[in-house]
Amino acid sequence: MTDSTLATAYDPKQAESTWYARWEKSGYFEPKGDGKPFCIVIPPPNVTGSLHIGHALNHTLQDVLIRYHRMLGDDTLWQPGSDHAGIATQMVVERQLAAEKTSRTELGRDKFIERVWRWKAESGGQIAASMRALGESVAWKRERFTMDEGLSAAVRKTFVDLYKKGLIYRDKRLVNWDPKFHTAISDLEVEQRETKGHFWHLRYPVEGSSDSIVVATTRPETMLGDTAVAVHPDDERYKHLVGKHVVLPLVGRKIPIVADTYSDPEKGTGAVKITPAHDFNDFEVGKRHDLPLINIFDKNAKLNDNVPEAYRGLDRFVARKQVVADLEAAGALVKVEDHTLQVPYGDRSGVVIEPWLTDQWYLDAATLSKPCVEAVEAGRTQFVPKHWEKTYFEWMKNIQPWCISRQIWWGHQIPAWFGPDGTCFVEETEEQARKVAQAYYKKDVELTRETDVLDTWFSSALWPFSTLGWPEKTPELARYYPTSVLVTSFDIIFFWVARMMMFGMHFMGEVPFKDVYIHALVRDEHGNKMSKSKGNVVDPFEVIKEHGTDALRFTLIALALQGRDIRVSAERIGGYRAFVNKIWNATRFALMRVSGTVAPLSEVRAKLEEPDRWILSRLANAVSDVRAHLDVYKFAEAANAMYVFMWDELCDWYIELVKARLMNDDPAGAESKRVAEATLVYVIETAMRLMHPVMPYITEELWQKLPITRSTEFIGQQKYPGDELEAMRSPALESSYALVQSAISAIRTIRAEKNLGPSRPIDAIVVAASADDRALLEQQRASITQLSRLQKLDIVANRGNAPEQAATKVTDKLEVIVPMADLLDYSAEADKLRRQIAKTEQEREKLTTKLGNEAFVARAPADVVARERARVDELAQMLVTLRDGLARAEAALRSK
RNA sequence: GGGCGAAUAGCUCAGCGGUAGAGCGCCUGCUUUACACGCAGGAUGUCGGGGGUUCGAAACCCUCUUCGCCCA
Repeated sequence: MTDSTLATAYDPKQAESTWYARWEKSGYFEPKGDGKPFCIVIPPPNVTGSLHIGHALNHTLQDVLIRYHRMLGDDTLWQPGSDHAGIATQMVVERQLAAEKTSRTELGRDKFIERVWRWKAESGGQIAASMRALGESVAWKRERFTMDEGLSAAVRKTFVDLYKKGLIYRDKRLVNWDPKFHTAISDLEVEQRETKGHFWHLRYPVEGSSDSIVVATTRPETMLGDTAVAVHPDDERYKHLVGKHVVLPLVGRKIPIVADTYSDPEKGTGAVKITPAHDFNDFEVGKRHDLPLINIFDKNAKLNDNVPEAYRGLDRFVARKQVVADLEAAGALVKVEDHTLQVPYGDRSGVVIEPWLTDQWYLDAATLSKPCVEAVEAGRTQFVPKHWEKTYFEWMKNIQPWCISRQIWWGHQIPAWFGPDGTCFVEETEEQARKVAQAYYKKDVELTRETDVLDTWFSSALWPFSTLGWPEKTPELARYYPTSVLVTSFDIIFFWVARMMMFGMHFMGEVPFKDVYIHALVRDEHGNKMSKSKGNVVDPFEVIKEHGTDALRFTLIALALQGRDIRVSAERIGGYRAFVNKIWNATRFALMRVSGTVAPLSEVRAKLEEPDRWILSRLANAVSDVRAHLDVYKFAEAANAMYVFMWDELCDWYIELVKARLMNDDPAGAESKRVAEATLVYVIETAMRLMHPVMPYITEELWQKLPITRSTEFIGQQKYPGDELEAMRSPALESSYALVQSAISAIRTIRAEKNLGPSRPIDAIVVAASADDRALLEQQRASITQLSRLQKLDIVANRGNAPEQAATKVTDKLEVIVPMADLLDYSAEADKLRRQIAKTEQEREKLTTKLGNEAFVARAPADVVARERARVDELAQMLVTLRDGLARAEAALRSK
């Protein structure tokens, strides 16, 4: 069936609006069949967010793998979903409440949670819609959310289990307190920012003497909570003061001078004030010397009643100014130095984090991490690229207890109940807790549930098995766990990869994924991290609007080189959009030229002509390249192989080669035409399948238009091209084509250099010294004549009586002569030849020296030496030809 | 302070032991009836500096310089 109605340019909108809904409705994204299981769980995006270009990359990589494996015949499951993003979500809804002049506390916990669910229902669909726009073939019927009942049950079970094993415990320690959100956050959620500050030198008088000691601090307001001064035990300056006391200015408290190696004699004055309740290092010092902890802040980081009345209720930064002023007035401020320091900020709240003493729930990460280190060492999980395992080991081997409790409402409420005396009962249900409590107290008592919720990452860490139904022993769990590969970017190795490993190893006894593919971060064209504040964000959906989904996907894949950040610019995407259009037009050409039914390749196999066999050989090569690259996550290389095949080989050579056959209406050429049609359609059909994982829309659109018999409804259900092409490889034919191509290029170069327009009829003489080469060229006479647009072609052994007035081009194996009666500038011709002679001589010189080196001949592999020898001969032949040409040019010049 | 990575054409980057590559940009010429989102041709590189290993180094090793990023 002829379809010559295709537009001259590809319109992505049209294809994109049709196919996705049909794919999804057909259910082919869902896992099925008895193929090898291949499973990827999507890193659940944050439900408050929208997908940015980094997600687009991350998701496209996964979709390429999933579509590829589905077409290989694997039983693929790509598990979609999102996480509940405790703090971020609560923040969004609280902001809404504030706009309505109400608040979370006014609403109460239950009403508030209800409100969050309502918000989720309204806006949670945005991510799914974006994923559909990107063409992602996820198993929508299995979509999960970390707050779903099933996943919540998994959270409760893991929590109880870990608690009973002593791997989760309650502890009063310093935490990173976020004074804006009033919750603890984990180390990973704290961002250290380099900040210009000061070193304040404060003089503390030694009790009962005129002596004093000067301490240096970056946070003078915390002196109100000092409980010691520490000096290094070996520091001669202070040895006599150890064991004495100082009187804390402004407060009047008597505090000891202790010797502790934490104090660095080189830093500041060598004496350091110790505030155990407000600094992580000081806390440790305090433990060693049994110092009291004086908490001076409330949950807002305002000073509390443990400080002198004058400072109570002051914000920490106001207090700093006040304390410094008062110390100065009291003569206790010695000096102020400029100092650059690291200040901790909450990554979500953006406020300075305060180390604060609270009761929190901790996970014994050190114990859980051990088998995870071993699993990676044993290669049961492999990082790609491999070097990321260093980062993983670094983190896992120095892991700190993980603070898993959060003082917010949106999240999994910790399943712990307290009795009247504070005894804690951790059970999966209140009922069970009540039972246990009853047995403990021997009577009914009032239980109060822990109000804290769990860190969002706690539930995310269960994702690879909770989404498969755990703790139920589902068939899916048995079939797809461990998952095949996790695709993520390096910034999440600690947050997520490590934690999934810990829970996977602990609860499943096996790693959660066999491979971890770490991809690059997407940056802007100048290499800057994208951020809203910088205004350099590339919105994937703007790109899709302008260039289409396939252009965006292909760009991301083509740039996805292992181990490097990628820079995306509108220009670059535009370039690949041209490629998408090229594919469209190549197919458009085929559809315009083929008539009626097209024979399957198998029917014409015996009648294939050289160009047909050549493109099929190149196709076989492209297919095995793409597959080899995809198998080892070399996405950019796979994309490049597609690009080169489609553009440089299919469009630039093959289509040009068969044009004459396709347009020939002479009955004598009918068979040749039929074979060309069959080959062209076969190649395009195979190429569509080859490229479908990267560019799902255009390949589907075009595949549906091809004059073929379709055995499945969609291209994505077809088999990926593979071994069936191997038999079509023909290295001999490929190398003979290289010679043909070099002849054609040489003639085209002459055309271009001599300003002979592309359509002007010319003759050419091709001189080939080798009889074999001449035979090859003779065989491809039609191709050469056609692609160089020749009137007449002579293939000869030596230049003989070729016209003197001619433009020539000498290549490795050939001399190409285009007779030109009058147009030749002999002076320029001679210059050109001299330059080529010089270059050729230089190369020969280098090779002669190399071959003259006995060590080279003796030690280099024989084939390398043979190759170099052959090359020297070739160069010698070229020089003869070139010098001949030069002599003729010079003679012509003289005779003028 | 510890770790990881990068430096190759104007730009963005491949190549990672055997004659320096791609895309974009640039220059020249083309309404060659699939495509100007195109066709043909062309120019452009002491492969960051220095040392070493090797018959042979852009590639491997050492060192220096400069730039990123992560962790303290």
